[in-house]
Amino acid sequence: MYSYTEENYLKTIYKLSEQGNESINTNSIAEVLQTKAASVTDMIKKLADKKLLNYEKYKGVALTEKGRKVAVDTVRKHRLWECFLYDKLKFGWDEVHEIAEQLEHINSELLTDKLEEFLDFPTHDPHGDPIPTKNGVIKKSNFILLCDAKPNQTLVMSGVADHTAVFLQHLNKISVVLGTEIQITEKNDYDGSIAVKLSGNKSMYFSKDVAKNILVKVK
Amino acid sequence: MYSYTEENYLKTIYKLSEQGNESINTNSIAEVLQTKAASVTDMIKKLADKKLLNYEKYKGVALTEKGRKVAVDTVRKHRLWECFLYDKLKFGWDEVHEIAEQLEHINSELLTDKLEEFLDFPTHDPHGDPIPTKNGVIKKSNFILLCDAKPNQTLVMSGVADHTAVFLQHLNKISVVLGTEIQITEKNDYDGSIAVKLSGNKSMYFSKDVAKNILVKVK
DNA sequence: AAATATTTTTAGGCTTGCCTAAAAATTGTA
DNA sequence: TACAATTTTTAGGCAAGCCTAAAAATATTT
Ligand SMILES: [Mn+2]
Ligand SMILES: [Mn+2]
Ligand SMILES: [Mn+2]
Ligand SMILES: [Mn+2]
Repeated sequence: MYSYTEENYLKTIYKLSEQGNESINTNSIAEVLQTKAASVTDMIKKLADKKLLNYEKYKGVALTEKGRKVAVDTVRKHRLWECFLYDKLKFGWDEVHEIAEQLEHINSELLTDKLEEFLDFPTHDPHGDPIPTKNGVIKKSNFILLCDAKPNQTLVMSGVADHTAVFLQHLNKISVVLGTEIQITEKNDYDGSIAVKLSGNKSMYFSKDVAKNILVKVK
Repeated sequence: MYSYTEENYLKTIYKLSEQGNESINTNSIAEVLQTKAASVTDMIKKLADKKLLNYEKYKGVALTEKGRKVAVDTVRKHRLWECFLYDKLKFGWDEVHEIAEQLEHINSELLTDKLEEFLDFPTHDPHGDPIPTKNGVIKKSNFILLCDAKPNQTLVMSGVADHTAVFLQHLNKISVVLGTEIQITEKNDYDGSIAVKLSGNKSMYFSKDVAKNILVKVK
């Protein structure tokens, strides 16, 4: 139906919209897609012709409902495939994204549905991101950053704000596993570092750089 | 590494070579790929430049070892994905090919290897076709056509010569399942039809059109 | 408000993979 | 062997997606 490239543009615009920005400008799309502004203008015109987004010269773009559907469906496929790679094929959470970038463009509604069933209808991908439903509903998580959480509450490590492989590999190194329950025991204003305790009297320390990229849920 | 289109050309040339033809001519490639001879000539030149095949004007083409590797690896991925779709996602054997045509172009050696392991190292796909090994070895099956088999031997239905969905759906309708053991009880020269018996005194009849497209192994 | 800097669009061009129409080579036939 | 039919290649062109360089519009300073 839509090309690999078109889906990537729509997904990028969708993600930029989710990050608060009302109208998306040419340069930010170019930056994410590692391409040039002139190329973005070309593609924007084509997507506008196909009613996938609204475009007014020099004013940026916004997805139409039709465009949002395509984008969310691509995100849905991406995250389901990440679950498959992680849960079934035992890839590390730092390895799944690149392969899912390819798999998300496989075009078969039946495949997506059967994959979802095979995976037992997962609600979140290996990075804690929510999986949109078949009808495009995406439950927004009430996660907060670990660096913003209060002491003396039971927190569940539930996601990451930084999806880069280097960050995820660092989390592997310091043995961070999503789903782990923690309580903040100490917050250091000086360097922003945080000490937490886990079940079984174990403790961990997070630098500010790490704490600001871990998402937790208050239990 | 190689484009979707390049892989499809190489796979097509490989399959035509397997069907006995020593040197592959332009028109037969065009027919399989549903494209025009002029387009094939264009692509052939590019593939020859990349040393994936040997080409002499007006003399047809033959894959180089390098080209054969790419083709066989694509076939390997195709058949592994068919196993996944059939065994794990419970697709019918008439549904898997189209989706595997897309999945075979996913580019990740690690993915292919992990998929193979997840599937428990299958040797044959749902249609009875052998799965090439990682190093490109493909065991050629000693299957014969049911219409050529002799009576009073135990035969195992092991594959199909016709891969079209209509044929496979017809086999579903008459309850043909690969792996079933049969013995020919009657061969009718008049219309080429064949009667067989199964375990438990059940019997089946195959028209010539069906019998000439079922592959059996002599037990 | 004018000048300057930044962003966006336009113009023109490239590659890949496809097409049609015409030319060239090969194959089949009289 | 000469003519006809078929196959293959060449020539020229198109759409998708990308590029650089230049022009136009918008935003920011002074
Ligand atoms: Mn991802
Ligand atoms: Mn993810
Ligand atoms: Mn197939
Ligand atoms: Mn098959």
